[in-house]
Amino acid sequence: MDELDASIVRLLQSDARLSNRELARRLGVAPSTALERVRALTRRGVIRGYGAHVDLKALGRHAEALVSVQLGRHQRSMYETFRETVGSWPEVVTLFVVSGGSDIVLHVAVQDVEQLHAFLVDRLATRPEVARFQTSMVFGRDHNRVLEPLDGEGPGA
Amino acid sequence: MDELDASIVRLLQSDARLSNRELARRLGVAPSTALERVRALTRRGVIRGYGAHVDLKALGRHAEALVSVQLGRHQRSMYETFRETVGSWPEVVTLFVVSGGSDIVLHVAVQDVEQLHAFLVDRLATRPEVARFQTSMVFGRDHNRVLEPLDGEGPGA
DNA sequence: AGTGAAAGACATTTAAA
DNA sequence: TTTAAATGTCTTTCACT
Repeated sequence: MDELDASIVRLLQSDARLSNRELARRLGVAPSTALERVRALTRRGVIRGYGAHVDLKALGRHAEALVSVQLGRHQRSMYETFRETVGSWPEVVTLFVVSGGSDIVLHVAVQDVEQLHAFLVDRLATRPEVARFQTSMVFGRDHNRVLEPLDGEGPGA
Repeated sequence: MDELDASIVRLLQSDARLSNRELARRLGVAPSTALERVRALTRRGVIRGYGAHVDLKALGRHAEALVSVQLGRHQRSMYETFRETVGSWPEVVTLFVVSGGSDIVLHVAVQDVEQLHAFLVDRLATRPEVARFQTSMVFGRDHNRVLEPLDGEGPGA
């Protein structure tokens, strides 16, 4: 992960559709070099994929919430089932596995407040693993879509 | 937002680097049609950009947390300053503006637990707007990177 | 709104340093 | 690892439906 790799990762985070030619031009290297670097980063799992960022409201999702969930005392396998099931529900944008006051935090985005209530009552509350949950409405959200590498001890690492 | 648009949005969320030709082939339309649809979706703000998904650990970020922040009684302008400043700190992946027990929830990702503590004590706690905060370690995370449109009343909307 | 053909731009491979 | 050249594919425009 040298400076060239760091630049590639930065540029592709901010625009995944950059042509390889343009990427190479901005890096000051040959296109084939850029191509090989991108492939290596992908092979090493640094770059995990490319996605379009879509406006949630344009998808008809006008209500967002963070839901802190406490699970009951169950076996690990039940936690994993919960995570896999709930994490792939279409209403769930992100599922966080956390410690502290809660076990799971869900970021959900649905059509409106009514649908949010329906989600909480009909879908979440009926899961046998759920003991309690607490909901915070989300009124705004800022994503840092370009994340820089953080080094342990200076730029030499 | 007809079914063709919905398919485009789905396909580009799952792979932003799909060639326009391949996109058109999967949609069953001509490349020029696919191109115009994608441009219209971009113009209308449905597609907001394209990004590479990068492994946080590959960026040297091995510790993640959700930090619930309560702000003091300040003017709106100070809240906005806080949001803009903190939301663009490199440690912050996402900033949520919420209601309920807290005013702000931060998803932060840093090198290790030591750096997390330093972030909380040296950077967050020293902000004048911050009254209290509470930290939950994040041990796992599942993103739903392909979000479908949710319709109010059936597929006809 | 959708299409097909044409021109130019591009990705990708290869051989070599 | 990086490069330049070459091939085949792709994006994009435009006249037409």
